Amino acid sequence: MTDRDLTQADTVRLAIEREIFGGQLAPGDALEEGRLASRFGVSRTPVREAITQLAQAGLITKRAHKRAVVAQLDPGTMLELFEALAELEGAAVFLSTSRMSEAEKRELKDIHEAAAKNLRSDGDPNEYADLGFAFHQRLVRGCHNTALIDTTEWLALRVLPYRRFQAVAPGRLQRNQTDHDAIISAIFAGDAEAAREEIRRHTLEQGDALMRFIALNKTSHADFHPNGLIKEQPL
Amino acid sequence: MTDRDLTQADTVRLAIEREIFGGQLAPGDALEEGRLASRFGVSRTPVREAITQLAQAGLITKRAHKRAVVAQLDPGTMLELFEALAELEGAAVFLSTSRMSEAEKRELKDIHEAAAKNLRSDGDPNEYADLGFAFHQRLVRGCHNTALIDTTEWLALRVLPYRRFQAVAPGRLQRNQTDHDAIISAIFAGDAEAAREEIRRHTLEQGDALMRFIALNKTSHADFHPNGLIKEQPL
DNA sequence: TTGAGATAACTTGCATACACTCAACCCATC
DNA sequence: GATGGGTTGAGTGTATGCAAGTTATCTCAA
Repeated sequence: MTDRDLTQADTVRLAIEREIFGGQLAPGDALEEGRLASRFGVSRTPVREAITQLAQAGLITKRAHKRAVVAQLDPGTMLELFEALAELEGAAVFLSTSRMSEAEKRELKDIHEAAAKNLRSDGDPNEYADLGFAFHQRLVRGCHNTALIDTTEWLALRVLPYRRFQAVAPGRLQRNQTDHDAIISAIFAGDAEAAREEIRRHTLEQGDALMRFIALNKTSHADFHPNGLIKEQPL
Repeated sequence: MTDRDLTQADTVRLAIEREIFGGQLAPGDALEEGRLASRFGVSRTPVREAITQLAQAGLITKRAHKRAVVAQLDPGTMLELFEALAELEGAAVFLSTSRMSEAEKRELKDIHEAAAKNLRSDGDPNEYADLGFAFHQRLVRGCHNTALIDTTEWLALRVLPYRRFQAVAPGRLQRNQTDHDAIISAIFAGDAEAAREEIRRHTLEQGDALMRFIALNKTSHADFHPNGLIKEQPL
């Protein structure tokens, strides 16, 4: 919708997005137009516009005459999101298997092997997380269908503020790597149906693991706050 | 986002949506804030808000300092949309097969049989189209995953302004009914994988048929206008 | 002390005014 | 006749003011 020539509304929207994904704004936090306006040094008008866009994107919830609130995901909704994401990634990978170029497959394998190396050498977990993100992204983009890619990545974005916790579960990383192994194998074998099943199961289990982790560590609402959690459970 | 207590922005948005889906506003038509404002008897502010929401939903495209335009789908994008939709519907139906209640299956079958009856008796094609829409909707909603349902229906909405032409292709209706037959059979047999494949193929072919129809009938840009087409090719 | 109703403070929704952008047009220049 | 730079007008982006709705506080009776 906007590329070059960013309007102030766009700037504000991007800033708020970053804060949501970064965890500075936690699910449930209220967004008040006036404060945001003075914080960003603009009037309420572009702030309202940004909020409207974010609400439409599902990142925040808004009802008439009430304050906008960063979207709160109850466990049920979160499970649904992961299930939907699993299906979408499955669909994308199903297509990717036959559509990825040799170069794309090569790149995917490179990422996968870099992640393996990181894991063996006990490298930076944040780097591993980034590699995992890149892996999924290449996988999905391999389907070469912009509509499907956008839809999938949009869903992935919605659970991203929560997804950052998953790596803390013990043994999760190794399991993650094994799953990716299986996906790579299926793709290189040209078995689209197997690739679909592998990534479906993989993403579903990610969701389950995350849910369990949150359930186990949930003592008060504050624990849901990304920053709080990160501090309590450093990688 | 809003339910009771509609704000003016909501009213305007709904009105524009209706005009797009109804064909009064065709892909490519420009939306000028000032005119819309005076047409609806409100100021530009709520109109802008409505346009922002519609742009975020992908129904219209908007770039900074330029007029908003009803989203124009080039053939390539449209094919991609149909392919993505086919995959999403496939995923949803895959889940629906094991999740639909007996009552839901019953309802689905009722709709299907009503459509068959309409077809046999040469009934109102618009009614048949509505039944087809309801059929797909029940099918998708049977998966009981709100995220997946919303995503799928959102995609379906994007191609809806174009989809209305498909029924005009000769023999298309009968083929449609046969496809639905196969889907119903797979679901009642509990064969999720078969149900997925049936609806995937079905929706893909709908897209193909639509593309062919548009390509055949496209002599000038005006033919793209829903109203124009409807007039030229009465059902 | 507690709870319901009134009231004040705050926040959102909308209208209006103005600034800025962009495209088309015009006219001078080559 | 083609080209380029200013000009103008239509249209969008933003600021601000006000009305209406919501939330918090306070008051007073039970």
